[in-house]
Amino acid sequence: MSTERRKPYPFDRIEDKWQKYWDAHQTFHCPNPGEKGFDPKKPKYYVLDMFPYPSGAGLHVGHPEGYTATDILARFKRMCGFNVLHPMGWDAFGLPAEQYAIKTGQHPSVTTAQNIDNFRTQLKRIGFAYDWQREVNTTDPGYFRWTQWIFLQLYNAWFNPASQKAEPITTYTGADPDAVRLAYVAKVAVNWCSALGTVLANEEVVDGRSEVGGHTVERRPMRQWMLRITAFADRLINELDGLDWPESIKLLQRNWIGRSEGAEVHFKVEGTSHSVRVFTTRPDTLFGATYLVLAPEHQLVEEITAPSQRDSVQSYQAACKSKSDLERTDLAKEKSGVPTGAFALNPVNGERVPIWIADYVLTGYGTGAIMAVPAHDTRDHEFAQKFQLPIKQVVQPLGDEPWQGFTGHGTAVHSDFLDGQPTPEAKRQMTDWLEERGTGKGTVQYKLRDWLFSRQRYWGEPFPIVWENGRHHAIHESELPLTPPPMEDFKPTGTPEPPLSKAVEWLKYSETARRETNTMPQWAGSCWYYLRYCDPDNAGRFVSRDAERYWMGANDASPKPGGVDLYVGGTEHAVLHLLYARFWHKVLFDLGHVSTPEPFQRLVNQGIILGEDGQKMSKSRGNVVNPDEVINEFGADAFRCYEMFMGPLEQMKPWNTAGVEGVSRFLARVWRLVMEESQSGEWSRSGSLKDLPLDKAQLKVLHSTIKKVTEDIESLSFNTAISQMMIFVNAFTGAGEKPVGALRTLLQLLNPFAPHLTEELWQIIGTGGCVADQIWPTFDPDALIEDELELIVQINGKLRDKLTVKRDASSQEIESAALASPKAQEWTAGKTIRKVIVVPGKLVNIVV
RNA sequence: GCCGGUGUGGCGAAAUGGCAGACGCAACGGACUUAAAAUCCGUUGGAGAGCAAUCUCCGUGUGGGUUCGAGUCCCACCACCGGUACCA
Repeated sequence: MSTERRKPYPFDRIEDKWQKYWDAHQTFHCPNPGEKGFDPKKPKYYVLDMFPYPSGAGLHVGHPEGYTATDILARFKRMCGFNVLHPMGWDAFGLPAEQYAIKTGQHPSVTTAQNIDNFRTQLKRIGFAYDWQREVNTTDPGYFRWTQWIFLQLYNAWFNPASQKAEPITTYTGADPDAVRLAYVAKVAVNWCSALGTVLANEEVVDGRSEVGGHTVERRPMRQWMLRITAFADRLINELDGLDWPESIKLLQRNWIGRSEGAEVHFKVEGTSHSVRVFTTRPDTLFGATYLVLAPEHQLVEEITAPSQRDSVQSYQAACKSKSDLERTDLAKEKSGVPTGAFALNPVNGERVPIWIADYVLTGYGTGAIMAVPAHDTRDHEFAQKFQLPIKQVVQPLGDEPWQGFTGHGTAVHSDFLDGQPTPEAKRQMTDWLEERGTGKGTVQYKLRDWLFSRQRYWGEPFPIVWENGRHHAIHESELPLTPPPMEDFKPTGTPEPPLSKAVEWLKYSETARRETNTMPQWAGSCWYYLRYCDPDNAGRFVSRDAERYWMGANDASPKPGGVDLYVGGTEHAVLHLLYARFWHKVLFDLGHVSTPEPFQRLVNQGIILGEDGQKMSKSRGNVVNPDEVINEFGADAFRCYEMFMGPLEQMKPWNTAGVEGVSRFLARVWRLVMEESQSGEWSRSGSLKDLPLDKAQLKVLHSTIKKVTEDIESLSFNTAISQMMIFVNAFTGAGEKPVGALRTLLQLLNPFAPHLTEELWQIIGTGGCVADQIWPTFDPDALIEDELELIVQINGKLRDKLTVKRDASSQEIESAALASPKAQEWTAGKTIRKVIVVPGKLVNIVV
């Protein structure tokens, strides 16, 4: 005997049935231009999900939130007559698979394949209308050969500052092309994680620990592959303007790139031929510079340190070096530093200022040296107070704030030729003054660093690079894909030597050349997958020109950059993935390989789903909701609808199982509008369905539902679209005889949300074919107009009465009717009516 | 610290400057049933008045402002969440 509770409608049977049907008929396959079945008359719509990393844990309820939103839009656009590209794939290279492999001894390709199968099965159970013929997998040699090919494009290109574009390296006329390539090798201080046996990008380090696993990370100089993303910093900022992205995400990217305008100022070191270059955003405060600070790692420290200070400088340097990044941030509050004993000369007034070293100056930003203006910089102020360095006012605040520690804009004072100038003007004048004398110049600095692109891992794309006589060169395109060697032992070596260095045979490219042993980071494959979906099986090009132009092109004659029409995913990719992908896309665009300057026209972030306790879902809290269990109990349609009904897509919101039940009840009511159950529990077409004309009230409900659902899907307000359909169902549930025509329309409107249920019911009461293939209904504005309107009557803005008037009543008629209403009489008795405001169709406000 | 977001019933939430709380959950009452589940029909922001239908007052984080009218616009503040952090 089954303890399973009775299902409100037989979703288990029908969902499986329609999933098989869609698979067998390839209902959602959309051919490319030129292919059989392609309809060139239709406009295109490219709706994209952030593809998942197929982890061993399987899908969680966060994934299907965004996926359901895009699925509804894809199905809707399809019914509206678009050619819809709606694909799914796997971002399958990466650290977790490799670590799992090391733990279990199973090859990562095996576990990856298993995880992908599991994810695919789970996604299919939710009934997504993906074109599965376009599935991509970043670990497939047919895919990553093109990831490697794109790397070669980067390697063989440089950024021409004159054209502000990437160009083939052959247009570079300088002596050393290796110095300007977009992919280059550099010895840089990197985040080395010995526990993971790899270096990490800055973005992968959180609070001095690895984002994956939380292991400690130390800075080490190592030879690494870098991508010159900084060359594109300005374009990556400026070209955000044309994108339909949330402003908050644009801001996040702008802040990450961190552009600041300022000036470089040269300070001569007294008694030497050296000079210290500093970067400042406030050249107007140069007269207030009372000391200089170099980063402890600064190259000049060694040469300028006075003999008397040598010991203290060296021990301070050593102390800094041993501090991990974690400690450095922890100790951020307390300033520390030591004087070098050297002095510099302020170029603007010849004043002698001491040179210090301190770890609050970072080696990686600007010039690694600053001029300290303690009066008008919080950090310098703190430092100067601690070490009793002079504090000299040079800016007068406009208000009555104290000048000490004032960092805002004001008027220059005690600054000779700048006196009386407002800050922006003073900046300009000082920069000009410096440039005229050759002791400085206006410059721009960015927080963005070049992208550290190599990893010491096995489970990633090998570089298409070989080393010969200490120099690197690219292998030929025809040698791609370069597959990783089959290895039994792919454990980290425990040293910075990558695991591939153990593949002796594979390493040997020729008698004199050895292969590069680093691999690419996980970001590589996800930087261009949206392009591969356009033409996933192309063996001759990463994407055909025609397919790229069609799917990625701008819609009609709009001035927008074009690209993917809608991209939905989590905020966690706001900077990294979205910045990297834009960078690659711009390189491909400059080199003529793609037709648009930006990859993603419209971006929407789904909010995260919290556990039932309102806390972030996590295994340790035990509040994780498993989609499979929800689907087993309530069905995929209820799961989809609930995820959309919870609240606005972009908002963070807690899961509530009782809410799923409510949505499930709604779907069951739809089912019972069409079906009735016999004594023996068999479902059949309801006898109360009739071919009836609708009465006025029903017409109004029907057409306002069409209107609202259509508009709400366009604006991604799925929660209110579902509410409206509930109102429809509530209105028709009471009817004794049910008009079948109106129910057909409901099935069409509901289809993108609950595709299985609606297909099944369409088979019973529809007009043939699939609902998914029907044309989206349009509403009749006349059906929404009532003969009589109910207006509200306000006295001084407070609701006092209601009034029913003819639709075409004039303002005068409405006004006199309102004044005559008993309530208005009562409230205005004995008072002078000062004003009457009539808003036609809405209200009358009487002011007394 | 800085940047961003959010504050509305018991809960998830709705509301082009115009009836605050649609829709759903939960709760309560009723119908059906031997009973329960399911289903269907109702009630449900708070306080007060009335036998009653109904009426009055209060109410969208706090305090001001604009307006005939503010959850919505403006100013100041508070709380929570997220991001970021010595970026000169």
